[in-house]
Amino acid sequence: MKSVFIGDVQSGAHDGAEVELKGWVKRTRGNNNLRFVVLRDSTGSIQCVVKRDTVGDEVFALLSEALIESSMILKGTVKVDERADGGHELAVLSGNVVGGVDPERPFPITESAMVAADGGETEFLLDNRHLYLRTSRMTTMLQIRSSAFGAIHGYFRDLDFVEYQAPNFVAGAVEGGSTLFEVPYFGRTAYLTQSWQLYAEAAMPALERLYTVAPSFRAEKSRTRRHLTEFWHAEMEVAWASNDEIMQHGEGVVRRIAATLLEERSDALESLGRDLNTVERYAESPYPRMRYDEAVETLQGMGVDIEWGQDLDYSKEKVLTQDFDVPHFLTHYPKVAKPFYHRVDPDDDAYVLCHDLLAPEGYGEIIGGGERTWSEEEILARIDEEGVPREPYQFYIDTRAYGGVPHGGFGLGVDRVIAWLAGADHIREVIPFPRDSRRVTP
RNA sequence: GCCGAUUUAGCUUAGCUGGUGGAGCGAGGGACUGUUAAUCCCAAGGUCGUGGGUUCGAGCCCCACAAUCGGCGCCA
Repeated sequence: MKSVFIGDVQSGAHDGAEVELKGWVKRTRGNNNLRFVVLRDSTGSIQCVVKRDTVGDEVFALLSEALIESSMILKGTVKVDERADGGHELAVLSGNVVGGVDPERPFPITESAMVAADGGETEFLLDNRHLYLRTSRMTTMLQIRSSAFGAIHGYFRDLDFVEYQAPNFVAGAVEGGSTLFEVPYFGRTAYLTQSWQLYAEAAMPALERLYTVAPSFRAEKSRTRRHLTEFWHAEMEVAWASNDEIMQHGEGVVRRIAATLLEERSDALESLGRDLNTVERYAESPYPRMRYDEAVETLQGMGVDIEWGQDLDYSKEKVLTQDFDVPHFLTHYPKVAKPFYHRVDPDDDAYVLCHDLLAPEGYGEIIGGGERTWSEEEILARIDEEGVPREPYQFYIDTRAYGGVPHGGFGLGVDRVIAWLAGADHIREVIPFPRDSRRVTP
């Protein structure tokens, strides 16, 4: 007999049929002659009814004694029954336990632990992440995550971008040097990459339109709901592109992710308590653009203490975005607030041609991007101006010596986007094994 | 790096002015033929984060340390 998925049984595909289910015990209840085994697999869960009279004493005892998360194979008849959660149940004819659970070491994640975490996380659940993954909340998050990754690849591949991989061991920083992870490297020091960008720029003259989805590493001791030390970074780079064109792609890919989640995971979003109308707004509305100067004026008008030239930290972003109901781009930051690779605005050299995309609901910055400093002369001047050493960037400077062209790109924090669209309380909730400054286990 | 908080059974927690630490869930034993976090009965489970101090007496007061959580800076 071919085994079937529980999700298909619950959707009515096997009503009245005799089927085999393979899964794990979610919960059991019942009495000495009748047991209800709630079995789950990757597609859902179903109540399985085990009657002593039907299966015999031996099988009844075996199935009754199986603890939560025991794996088993059950054969039986699919019945439509109002009393069962999901509307279907399996009248068990026979079954066996594949992998049991020792009563001395029962599955540690109990209902009380889940309730106490209130949909979020506790230290206990983080310590037992390897087991927490199989609860419905985490499974749901991982399915949403998969769809988000698929949407990113889909967006870029539909537009004939080439997926391109950069090294993870690097010699220099992209962002501030203080956030680099040092790695011993055969007697030298290497670093874990903070961004694919510099290596993407090297391939830009070859591929013109390229993207990646890869981990980036930042040794930030940040203790916030928006930060991980290892996060998934979707980055893209386009030859001949302007800041505005790059923003169109940023808006395009974020809206594509939101639309894909609505299409593929609307039940999952709802089960997490996410309002689908909100996600729909993110999928369908255009994302307004606002210059840095305008943002500063707005904030000053609200009585926020900020001077021109200051970067917008999270406390300021939060005030600025509190009335936004869709993501907004912030463009044209002062040169003094941004690193050397941002291209100076030819119309006003106090600014750079860059953008940040700020998500609403307090989820912060989800994209940072813009045009790159592309002439050799300018990049050398900007590197020296900021007191950055030239040596680690020699390959980067070199790319500009042979037919440099205007170009740009962005980096998108995939985990942040997922946390935002799923309405998660913390970025940790949307990645299977979160890494932050205090946790590298399990 | 800075600020704030927490730490009591496997998990989640209560614990009064300092006077013999209670419960729910889980796990164990038992009852029950339609349960929905099933229910009912029984029994077990604690060096109260670690180390010091005050006191006749500390889960509670004081000091140090540790782990964890939340927020900020920084960023995606």
